[in-house]
Order: sequence, then C-alpha cells, then structure tokens
Amino acid sequence: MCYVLRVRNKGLKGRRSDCPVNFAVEALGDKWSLVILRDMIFWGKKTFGEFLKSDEHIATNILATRLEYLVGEGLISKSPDPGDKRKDIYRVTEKGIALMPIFIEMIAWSASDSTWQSIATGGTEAQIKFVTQCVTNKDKSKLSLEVQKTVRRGDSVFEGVVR
Amino acid sequence: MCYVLRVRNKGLKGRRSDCPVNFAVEALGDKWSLVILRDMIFWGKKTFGEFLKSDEHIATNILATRLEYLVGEGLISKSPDPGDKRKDIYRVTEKGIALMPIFIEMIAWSASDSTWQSIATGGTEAQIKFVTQCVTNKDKSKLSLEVQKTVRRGDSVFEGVVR
DNA sequence: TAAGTCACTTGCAATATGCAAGTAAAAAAT
DNA sequence: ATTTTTTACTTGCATATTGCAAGTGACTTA
Repeated sequence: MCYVLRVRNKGLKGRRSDCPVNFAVEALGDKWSLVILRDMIFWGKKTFGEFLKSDEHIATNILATRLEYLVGEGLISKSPDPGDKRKDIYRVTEKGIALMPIFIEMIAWSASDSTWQSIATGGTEAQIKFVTQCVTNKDKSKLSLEVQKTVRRGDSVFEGVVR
Repeated sequence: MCYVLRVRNKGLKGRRSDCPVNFAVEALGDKWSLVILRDMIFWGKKTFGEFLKSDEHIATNILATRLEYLVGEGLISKSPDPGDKRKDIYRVTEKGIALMPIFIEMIAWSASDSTWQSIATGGTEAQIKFVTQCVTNKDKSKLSLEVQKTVRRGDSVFEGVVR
C-alpha cells in the first residue's frame, strides 16, 4: 500500500472507504470466498479435501490462502479433527452464518437471470425447491432464519457431501 | 482458458459451474463492479468523471474496463450525452436494478459487523436512516421496491452527486 | 484561437490467481 | 513392522488482474 493511501486510510483499518457496500465488497469480493462458504452452508463440507471436490475446481494453493483469509476475517473457524490428526475441521462462525440473506438474494438474482436459466441443468428436487423459495418467497427472512438454525446445529441445507 | 476447462465448460458459457451462487460470484465478485453500481444507484453518478470521484479512488484504466464489462453484462447501458459530445451517460438497466436486494443485505451485514462499526464515521442523516432501515426493517422487499422505483425514474437514493 | 475538460489509452509495476509437482505427517493396509 | 495411501498443505513458475502515472485526441469554454 502506497504512502498516500496509508495517510488517506487513517482510521479505516486499511479499507478504501467506510461505505458499508465497499466494506462487504472488500471482505467478500473475490472469486472464491463465497464459493467456499456456500460449500460449508449448503453442502456441509468441513475439510480441505472436501472443498477441493467442488464443481469449480479450486487449486490447492488458492484454497489454502482463502481458508486462512476466512479464518482471519472471522467468517469461519479451524480446529483439529479429534478422530484424524491429519485433518482440520472448518466451521462457519456466526459472522459467516449472518451472510445467509446475501446468499438468498444472490441465488434469487441469478435464478431470475436468463443467462443463468440457459446454463442451469435442473439439479436435485431439494435444490430446485430451495432456489424457487429464494425467488418467490415473500418473507425471505423466515427462510434465512431456518437455514441459519440448520447450520448452527451442524447440519447443512442439502445435507450429504458429494464424494 | 486451458483446454481441460474449455471441455469441462461445455454448455456453461465459460462459467466454472451452473450453481447460482457461483454465477453471481463470477458476475459481481470483483473489487469494483458493485462499487460503480452503488455510485449510480445511491449517488446518481452517470459519467466517467463522476465515477472517478468516489472515496475508493478507482484508476482510469480500471474504470474504463469495468464500465465496458458492466455494459457487456447488461447491468448498465451507455449512451452519448446530447448536450456534450465528449461525455457518455451510463444508466442502470433492469438487470442492475434487480441487484437492489443484494445491496440492502450487504449493507445490513456490514452495518451489523463490529469492524465496520468501528470505522464508520456517521454520514448524513439520510445515510444513517437508510442503513438503519437495511438492518432493522422487517419487510426489506418493500424498501427494495421503493429504491427500484426511485432509480427507474432517473433519481437516486441520496440524490445529488458529490463534486 | 488558446486553454481547459473529458473520456479514455498506453506502458510498466505489483498483486492475485492458476497449474503442476512436491513434501511431511498421519492413517490404513499388508 | 514396513509399505502404501491419504491428507493438508508448500513451492516454483506462468498467466491474469489490478494499480499508478503519464499521455492523447475530441470537444467545450474563455
């Protein structure tokens, strides 16, 4: 970060501005953070190896740095797997769980887009039902609260992890 | 894009997957697109020069490529200024206006975050009121619809552009 | 007609992302 | 007990994106 920026950023803790939109963009505006959190919230993924298996094919070095970043941001936590000393268990924190309304609105926006509709291949019944709820539900806060409860008790929206 | 990816992406139009979360991440997951759209929706900015004046200090070349990208994605439109042949007028399209619920939830998430609270400097009364509504309003769809109506008639949430 | 304004472009440096191959520790198989 | 496999990474290098600073040409204003 250059000198001018450091001076300008006094009190902003390295941020470009104090705008709440910009704050979210700086925290989440990369190509992987939300995809990893999606895997945790919707697919119950918890370990490095499970994250590697997503459709988007993240590289191992990128995954390592992104997980470290998300832990640092307080969006997820990392703890050793008691049953297997090679593994670590990553869990979504309350700060991460609080992203649920954003996920729901992102899903609603994509699902309403004709380009997405043209590439979407249907998915499971549960997936279709959830996406439909994101688009059509009047009270989305209710849907959000349901999912947050699910995640808090250690479950995920679509349960089982794809192997 | 490598060979393997091109083969894997058959039918996905260059996307990494057909997941709606990933679709939104690929479309909006960079450091500038949402900031530019924010300037249009909230501050009524319409020209290249106005976008340059944001707190986040975007570089001219980045702004040029991002505007071109957003036009290509159909999120904004570009048309010549009838009164000044040097200028172009950028306007938010319906696809861009449809992002409003995402903006509201991002604002709500940031405003609820202790780190953001520690860097936030208050802002105008209108700003504080809007952020409060994002956080506390039960029916956020109503707030969203209001803002969308405002943008559609060519106005913006906080009206005047900062000069 | 000269001096600004405006929306860019260009060149180059820094950072982020991506691929492929490796490594050490632990677990599982033999 | 030893080998093989699994797991979570790291390392080296290539490419892509972002960022700064200095132009440039079309147009407007004084």
